[in-house]
Amino acid sequence: MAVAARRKFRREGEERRRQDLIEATLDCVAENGLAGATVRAIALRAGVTAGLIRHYFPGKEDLLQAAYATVMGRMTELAKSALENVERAPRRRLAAFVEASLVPPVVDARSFSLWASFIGRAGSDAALGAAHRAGYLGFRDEVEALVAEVLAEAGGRAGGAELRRHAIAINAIIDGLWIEGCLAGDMFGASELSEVGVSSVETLLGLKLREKAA
Amino acid sequence: MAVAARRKFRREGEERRRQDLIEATLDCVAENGLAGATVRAIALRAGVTAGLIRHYFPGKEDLLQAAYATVMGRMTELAKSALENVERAPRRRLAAFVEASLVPPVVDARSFSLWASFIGRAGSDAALGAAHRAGYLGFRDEVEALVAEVLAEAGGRAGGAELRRHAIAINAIIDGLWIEGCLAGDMFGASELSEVGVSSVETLLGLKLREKAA
DNA sequence: CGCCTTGTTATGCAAGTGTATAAATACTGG
DNA sequence: CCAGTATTTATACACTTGCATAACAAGGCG
Repeated sequence: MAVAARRKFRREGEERRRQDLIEATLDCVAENGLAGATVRAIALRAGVTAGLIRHYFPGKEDLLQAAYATVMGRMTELAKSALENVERAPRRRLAAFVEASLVPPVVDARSFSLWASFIGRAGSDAALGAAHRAGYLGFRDEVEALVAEVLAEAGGRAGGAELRRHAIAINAIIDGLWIEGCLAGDMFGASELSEVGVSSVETLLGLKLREKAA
Repeated sequence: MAVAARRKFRREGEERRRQDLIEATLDCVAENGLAGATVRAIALRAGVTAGLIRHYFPGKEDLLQAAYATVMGRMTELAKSALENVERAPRRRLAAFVEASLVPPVVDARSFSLWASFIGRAGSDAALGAAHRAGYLGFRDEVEALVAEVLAEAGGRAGGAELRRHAIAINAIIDGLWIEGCLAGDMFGASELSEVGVSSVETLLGLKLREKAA
């Protein structure tokens, strides 16, 4: 006869709840774009009620921002983690970074959907714009550092201008291939994009990044 | 003492009104993302009242779709038009295409904002997805055709696989540089990106695309 | 001029939005 | 085992959204 039994719930740790909410937000955005990320949809997915969101975030905007930061951080982290389990020879490191950026899980339709959705509003929303810029420059700097190592090792007196040009081009080719893979992954072989990526970088630098097991 | 004078208006031609509404929609999307493209905001910008939209489009969704098609068409048209006013030497044509894709008005924050906003929903909206795919493949095929001409002229027995790899890489570098330019145009010199683009393509192909005025 | 078509405005509505607030319950320390 | 706290639910509210409909007037035709 309980007319409207109040919902049972568990108290989760603060960090856990925040993370769950962010994850739910990402799911919603990936599936239906930013328009699909309503507080109610997010809460439903996170298994809580809408009001709880405002208990952990000052407003929905802040949740979106945190979610975006998570996406960017996760992607660069993925690419960087490819560096840690590899020999410290600069060329190998660069090759590993490029390859890791061009195969799953970095190349992934969901990730792209998230990226595109957020970046679409990064132009008009100052907070999202700042989050984007930070993440983007992080990736860009990583590329530049790796290229610098390679050029230094190659001995050539690599002027700053030369380094800059190479970094811009290599960064561009990674981005471009990443987009191609995410948007039309079915048009490429499993390792085709990473192969094109690494060998293109080799050509651009005029160096071999991986020894041939000749 | 007219309590609430009814607004004066003019009857415009059907095609003119449709185009005005589409243009207003693009302005709204570019400025505030898809979220900013409400029927009222669009109507305000178009200088009409909201109800009129439904007189020309079955629903808001149809208006958005028409607007997206307009964007895609306009961009490919811009890139192709760079080919028509140039000599027919294949290398020059490829160079012109690459360069045109990497300077304004193709490189433009507004265009990028539109592209990103729409593509963010191209994943979940079937109609927008199809429209995008068509436009994207159109660009991609254009690149491949140009590269094919260049390779053919260079004489080398360019196998299909070789052509494919080159097209993928060159397309990627154009896309990547385009994004870099749109997102952070202020970080690059006026012609820096197009310079990097053309010379990178030259390196990738192992050919000079432009004669030096030595 | 006066009517008639239809492009256009004005108004209204139900659904959905983010947010504010109060009530309730799960856990913690005693 | 009991009180206190703060996480969580529930409800309400003001506002916006897309859409429907009715009133209106602009321009063409007799």
